[in-house]
Amino acid sequence: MTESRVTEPRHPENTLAGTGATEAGDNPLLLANQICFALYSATHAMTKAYRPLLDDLGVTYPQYLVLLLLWERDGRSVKELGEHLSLDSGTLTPLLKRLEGQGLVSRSRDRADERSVLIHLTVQGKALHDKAECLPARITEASGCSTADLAGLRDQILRLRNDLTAALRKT
Amino acid sequence: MTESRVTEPRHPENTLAGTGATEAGDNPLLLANQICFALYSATHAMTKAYRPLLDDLGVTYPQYLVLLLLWERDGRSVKELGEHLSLDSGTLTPLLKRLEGQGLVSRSRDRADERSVLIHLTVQGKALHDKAECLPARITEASGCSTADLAGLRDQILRLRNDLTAALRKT
DNA sequence: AGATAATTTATTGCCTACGATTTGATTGTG
DNA sequence: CACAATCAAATCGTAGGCAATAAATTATCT
Repeated sequence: MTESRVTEPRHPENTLAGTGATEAGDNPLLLANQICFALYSATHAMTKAYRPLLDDLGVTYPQYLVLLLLWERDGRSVKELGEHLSLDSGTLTPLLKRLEGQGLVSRSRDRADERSVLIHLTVQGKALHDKAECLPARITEASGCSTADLAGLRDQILRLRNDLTAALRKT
Repeated sequence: MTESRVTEPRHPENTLAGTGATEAGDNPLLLANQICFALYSATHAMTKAYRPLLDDLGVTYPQYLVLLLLWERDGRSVKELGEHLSLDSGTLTPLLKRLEGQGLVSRSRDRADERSVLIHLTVQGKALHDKAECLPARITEASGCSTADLAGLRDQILRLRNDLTAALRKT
């Protein structure tokens, strides 16, 4: 690597710097101007930040989200997990089977309603809770933001999500 | 639908309402408290909002992002597209082949550097730009927010992404 | 009660996403 | 010139994600 300095930015920053508010700042079709892309790429960055931490736990990011719910309250149905995560059974069923294969959860029919499948943490699944406790702090640290700032941003993002979901329901 | 009223909330809102700032508001492992989940679910809601609009164009969401980049500047390499979208060739190659199969782009080796594959819009690919022009406005409308609010939120999210990416680079 | 309609649940098939490896082209060095 | 190192795409295996479909339960009607 002799002169890889001025070649090209490794990762185009998509900041609004440059151009001094020419036409570019107004063009709604510009990738950098779209909030959908901001969410899309921030989610990817977040997933990447979590990956090495989750590798230690031996689970993927969506699997971690399921475990978070079960640590809050055990013995939920597939349906209920799907409502909280906005995922349907087509996504959850294979995911839960993998968690079952790792010995972290058990899947069993609800005897009161044979249509439902109930998910319970195993002893190992419960034990993983302790190892996961530090993750949010690690991510907050990596973000370089205060917890208050992150909480504010989180609430704005959730509000946007709720508005979008509500608008979709009306359609 | 006789008495399906008080059964259960259709979509748990993950707002911070309830509990009146008991222990729950502080527990960093609570799903609702995690900004990663806010991003994750907002991205999904956004994708869902775009889907019917993109169905009219006949493309998926990531395909749309690629087209946005090409509409800004045509004839980019796979590598360059991947840098902007944080995607590698393993994702882009099949995606671009599908776009090629739909007659929206062409793929050809760069004659100056045969390692690179250049992606060019076809006539139809360029024509699609006009039909896509209205999409961002439709989404803004659905979000119920002002463009200024959305721009502010977008910049905060991009800042978070940049901080996370920078932190990852150091590791 | 028995038959049919409506709702809900879980499973299939296709696309996106990523890590790891492979192949071919280019650049750097002795 | 030859060799090694580097780089870009493509390929393969695994996993997440969603639309459409199939299976099962519940509700309704005669």
